[in-house]
Amino acid sequence: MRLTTKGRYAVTAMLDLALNGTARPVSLADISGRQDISLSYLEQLFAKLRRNDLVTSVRGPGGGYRLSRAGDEIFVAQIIDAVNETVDATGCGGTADCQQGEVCLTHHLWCDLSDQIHNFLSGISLSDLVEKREVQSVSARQNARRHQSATLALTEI
Amino acid sequence: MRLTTKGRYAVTAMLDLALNGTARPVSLADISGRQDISLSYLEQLFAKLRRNDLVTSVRGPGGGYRLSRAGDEIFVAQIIDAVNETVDATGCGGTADCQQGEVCLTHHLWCDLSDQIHNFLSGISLSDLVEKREVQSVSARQNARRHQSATLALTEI
DNA sequence: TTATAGTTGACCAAAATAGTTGGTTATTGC
DNA sequence: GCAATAACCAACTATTTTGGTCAACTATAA
Repeated sequence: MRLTTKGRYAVTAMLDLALNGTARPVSLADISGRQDISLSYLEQLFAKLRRNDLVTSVRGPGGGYRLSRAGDEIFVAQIIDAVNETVDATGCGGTADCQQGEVCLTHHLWCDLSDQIHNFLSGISLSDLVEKREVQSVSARQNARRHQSATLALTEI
Repeated sequence: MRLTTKGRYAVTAMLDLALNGTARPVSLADISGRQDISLSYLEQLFAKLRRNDLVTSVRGPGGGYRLSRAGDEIFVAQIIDAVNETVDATGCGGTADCQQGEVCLTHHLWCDLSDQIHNFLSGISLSDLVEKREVQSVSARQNARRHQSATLALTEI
């Protein structure tokens, strides 16, 4: 699980699709204009998104991309995994070249954490993010409950 | 909030410290040997960790690094922020060059998500990860409760 | 049949990541 | 005091990723 600007671009573009793609397909040129991402870079990203069945394409005039399914069935983790594509064995893939006890130990702990982040993002859909638009200015309560809820999630998962 | 191998190295090294640094300071050479991270790269990472008051150093023979405070007071988000160091305005820093409504919209949604990930990792301490070692093979229940708890965390925060 | 828009692949520059080399300084034990 | 240890520091190199360009396609609607 990696989290870079590449993934951010992909999520942003998919959010744009979710917001603007209800009636007709959205062209990459439109997304490029609205989100200020270069057209050719979007092409690369959408090739991967399409290979991962997150979007469908329509060629020709009036064509573009649509979400392959409803926004509440597309999760942030799927988008990020699609464009990163290195399913990445985090060094040694569990089976591989772990030397001795101590190595595998911290290594295993990191995998745990990585899984938790992945699970967290697997629970956030495009629809969740779009709906969040309506909820405004709750940042004060955010800080107050931050530590409590995060710890809760850790032990609950 | 970025999540790359650099941050993983830092968290792994700090976990190593938490596990092995109870009695005496731990040298970077030891960590390098156990975790298979190059010594000079560790030096760069620990320079940043020290500048951010996450570790203290002891020079000379028998020297090395210690956690600057108890493991339950050091959080994963702090470690990752320390080594990434680009506090990064995620394109436009809220104030900056957002053009029109639509741009700021998805941009804002991404910032929300980024904050949530940060909050999530701000709630996980080194101690949490070390203690997790004792909890084994709960992966079956994990999958069953995944979506439920992640959604909970999203709305609760 | 022409303009639109996706599809593919080769290529490139800049940045970040990862590691190297070669020192210096502080501290400990002999 | 003197060696050994290990943090500290800076410059330099190699590799990978990021972000982008270009050119040549193919499908399709008007």
